[in-house]
Amino acid sequence: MSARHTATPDSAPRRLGRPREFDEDEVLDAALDAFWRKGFEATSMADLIEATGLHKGSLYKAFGDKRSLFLTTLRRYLARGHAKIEATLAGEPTPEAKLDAWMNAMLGSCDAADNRGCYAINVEVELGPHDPEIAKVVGDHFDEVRELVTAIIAEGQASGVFRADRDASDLAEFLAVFAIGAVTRSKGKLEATQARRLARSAIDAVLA
Amino acid sequence: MSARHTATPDSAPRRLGRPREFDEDEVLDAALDAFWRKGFEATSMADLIEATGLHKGSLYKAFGDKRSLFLTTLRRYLARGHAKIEATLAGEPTPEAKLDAWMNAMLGSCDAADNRGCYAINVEVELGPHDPEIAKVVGDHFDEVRELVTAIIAEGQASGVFRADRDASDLAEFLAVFAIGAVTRSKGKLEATQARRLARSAIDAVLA
DNA sequence: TTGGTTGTAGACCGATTGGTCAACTTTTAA
DNA sequence: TTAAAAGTTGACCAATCGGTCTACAACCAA
Repeated sequence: MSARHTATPDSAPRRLGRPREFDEDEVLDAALDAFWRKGFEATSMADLIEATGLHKGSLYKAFGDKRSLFLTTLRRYLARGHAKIEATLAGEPTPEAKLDAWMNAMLGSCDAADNRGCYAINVEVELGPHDPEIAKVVGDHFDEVRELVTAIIAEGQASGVFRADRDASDLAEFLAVFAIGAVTRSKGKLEATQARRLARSAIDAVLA
Repeated sequence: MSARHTATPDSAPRRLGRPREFDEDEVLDAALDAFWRKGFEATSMADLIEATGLHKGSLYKAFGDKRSLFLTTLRRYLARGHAKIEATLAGEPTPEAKLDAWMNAMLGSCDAADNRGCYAINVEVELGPHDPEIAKVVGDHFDEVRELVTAIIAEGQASGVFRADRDASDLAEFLAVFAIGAVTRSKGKLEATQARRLARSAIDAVLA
């Protein structure tokens, strides 16, 4: 409607009031890290305050209550995972290479030194059955990933490098199930090197 | 040392003092059910009191603190699982049939109407990375199961029905990883029927 | 009958939980 | 210069947490 009074471009979107003294990205990463290591229930607000360095009031004003902060970290993790997968796939030329690269990226969660596994899986296991909203967030993410993999497999089926006697979506789900199992098992005794060795068998089962 | 004064045989091991008014098996099953549904942290003593019908004093006197009761339910679940596997395998004649039966038994956790999954996996995911004692209990169980499966596969390799170009222990771990992934995924959208269909692909990958 | 032992019942405890709030500070807009 | 807006700080809150303890009841052996 009315014109701006100043000639200042939108490049500096200074907000009203006192500016924040913290970096939102750093704080969210710290909170994500805390939730990832200990889970939702076992992470107290005191833990989050210590992890982020913020005071209680600032945390609540900026991110709402514990569950809201948790959901923010969850969406953040899933968005990063999605971006990482897209970037990984974009760098590979063939369906076989894409599949290998995707599986290798999935198994990256097996490398964590503290056995923290995959945040999304941890959340699904802890909260999925009780919390429909969280279950939907994680479930939709898994659906997206599986569709990406399904497309890769369908492409490979068309070119004859992947077996065509089974649905592409079933083969994608098969590989996803394997990856989820490997990451879950890596929270215990499964070593990343063995996980990657077993992954070869899983992918071999998809080849024509 | 000293001889018994009464001629009563050991058949009736009446204990000293006031007898318990509850059935220990029922109470442990109720506690197991509560922990299984909600996880360790999210299950409060109030939940356990409601689930078992016992009063606080009785619960603590009979089973110790929350963690101790939890460990008792965990060992109970694992012992039952082990017994179920042994019984399942005993009824099958060939290595192929044993493997099918084992996998089918594993995927029984996918059938739970409330998506509660497998107690052992849930516990490993929630507590494994932080609690060495619990991690060992669950880890040892997985080791035992994997050894059973390894023996089956080695037998099948010897008779030529399973592929021999990979270690039996790797093939066993491969199948275990798949089963764990399927059960984990069943806490979300994976249906039991699809899980069993995918399991065919997993077992096919082991056949010669 | 009495003393020892175990189980039941529930009041009670300090600590911790997630969450709110008021006083104060720092910024921008008028 | 002043008012509104947003952020910071930490005291404060009721509720819940896991756990203890005392009074009492029910059983056995002596």
